[in-house]
Amino acid sequence: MKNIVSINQAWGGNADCMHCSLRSSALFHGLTEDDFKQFHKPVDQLMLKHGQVLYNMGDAGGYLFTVRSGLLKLVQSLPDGTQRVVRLLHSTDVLGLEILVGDKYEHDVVALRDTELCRYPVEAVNVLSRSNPVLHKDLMAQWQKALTEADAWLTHLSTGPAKKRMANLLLRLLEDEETSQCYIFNREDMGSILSLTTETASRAISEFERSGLMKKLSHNHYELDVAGLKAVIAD
Amino acid sequence: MKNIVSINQAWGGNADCMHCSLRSSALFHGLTEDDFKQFHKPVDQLMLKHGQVLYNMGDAGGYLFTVRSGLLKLVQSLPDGTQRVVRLLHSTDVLGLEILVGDKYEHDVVALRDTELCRYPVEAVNVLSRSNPVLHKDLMAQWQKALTEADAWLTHLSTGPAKKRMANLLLRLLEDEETSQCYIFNREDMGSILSLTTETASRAISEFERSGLMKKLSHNHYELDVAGLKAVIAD
DNA sequence: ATCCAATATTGATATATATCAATGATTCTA
DNA sequence: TAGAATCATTGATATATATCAATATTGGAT
Repeated sequence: MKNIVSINQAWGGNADCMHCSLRSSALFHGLTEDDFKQFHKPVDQLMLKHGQVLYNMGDAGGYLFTVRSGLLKLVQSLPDGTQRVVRLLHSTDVLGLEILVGDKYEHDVVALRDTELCRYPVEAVNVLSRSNPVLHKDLMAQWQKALTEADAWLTHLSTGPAKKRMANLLLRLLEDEETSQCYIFNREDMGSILSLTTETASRAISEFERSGLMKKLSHNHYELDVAGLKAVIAD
Repeated sequence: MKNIVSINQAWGGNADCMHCSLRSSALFHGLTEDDFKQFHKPVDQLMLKHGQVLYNMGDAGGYLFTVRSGLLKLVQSLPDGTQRVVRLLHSTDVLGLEILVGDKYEHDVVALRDTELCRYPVEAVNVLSRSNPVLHKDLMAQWQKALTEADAWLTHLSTGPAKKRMANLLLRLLEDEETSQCYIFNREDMGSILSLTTETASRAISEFERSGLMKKLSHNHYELDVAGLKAVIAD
């Protein structure tokens, strides 16, 4: 179960699931060595560079993925060509679940940063999910996580004035509670997440900077005034 | 497996799952008579009147539900007290899935019309989902359905100008393709679905009526100009 | 049938965001 | 390192929606 895979300019590494550093939090932590032997296709590890596409909506796909590191956006396109980011995925998130019950991916997936993924053949996951109760429950938990996240986007990121939405987004992007630091991305993507124009997203961030609610550390890297941003939301 | 249940003023009827009229499209169509015998608590049938609450966010719950008839709204409350409708559920939809992986319901659920439901003890569903591959797959399909729906709300009902959103909502409320008829509900709820004020929702509907895109048949019952509404969306 | 309470509609105005346009900053490339 | 291209910021204005307020309509109760 080792392989090297290339997607466009992406390169892949070896996937040794039993000794995966993410295993305790990953989708397959409930599988035994025997279970892994049931994978008749290899589990591959992929790397995407910032901006690269993993798959497009409507693609027929035979794989599920978990994010090892980095950040991806799930995008849905509207008939008029505008795009809406419906979810962000980061370490330990699973994507492509829809392929367990259908045959096509439902989003465009694009890397917002350099991103590492593991890729699993869907047939193996389907078989194992029937025999392994832990995986079965983990899959349900992943589905529920995605659903909870989608609901949160509706209530927190798509409702209310621009600055509240932006404050909610920034707090979600916090890397860890300790440092109050976060990495953001370009204004167009932030607007597409919040259903705002690029300019309105830019103005919100500029005003936060001017009022000291966020301090620039380096490109796209900021320190947040967490309490202050929470006050913006509560106001 | 028969019981009569009362929720507030709701009354319940008998649940005979093997001979359920919805069985072919319901969650449990893959279960055998033996499977049903594993339900150690009864499957109950509930009726909610318009406006009644099924459960609240944070309630500890031991049940999953399927909608037999009627319409329910799933509501999330924001810290500031405003409410957002995140999904509508109608015949054959399943709710309370989150209870399979957690112990609390994640929404308020309120009947928008008189509604009939079946109620299933979660332990039985959990046990059967491990032994019955059809149910196992159906659960995943229901989860994916909810997720697809949540994504569609983000892209079609929370993005773009008020009239486009309203047109999208109306077309979703079409009862069947033939008649072009739909039942709508009060402007506050429609606004809460679309993240608009009551007044803006009202204005959109008034303008659709004036321009002949919808014709009132009776209270909350309209005939839609489907092509015209699609043109509003495409425009 | 009549009245009442709730809901819907409509108008006037304020406010927020989109749009259009110009400038400034940053990253990438040669 | 300079120049080009991309991206971010800012300003001016237009537009859409929210807000506040008044009136009309409706469904339900008596």
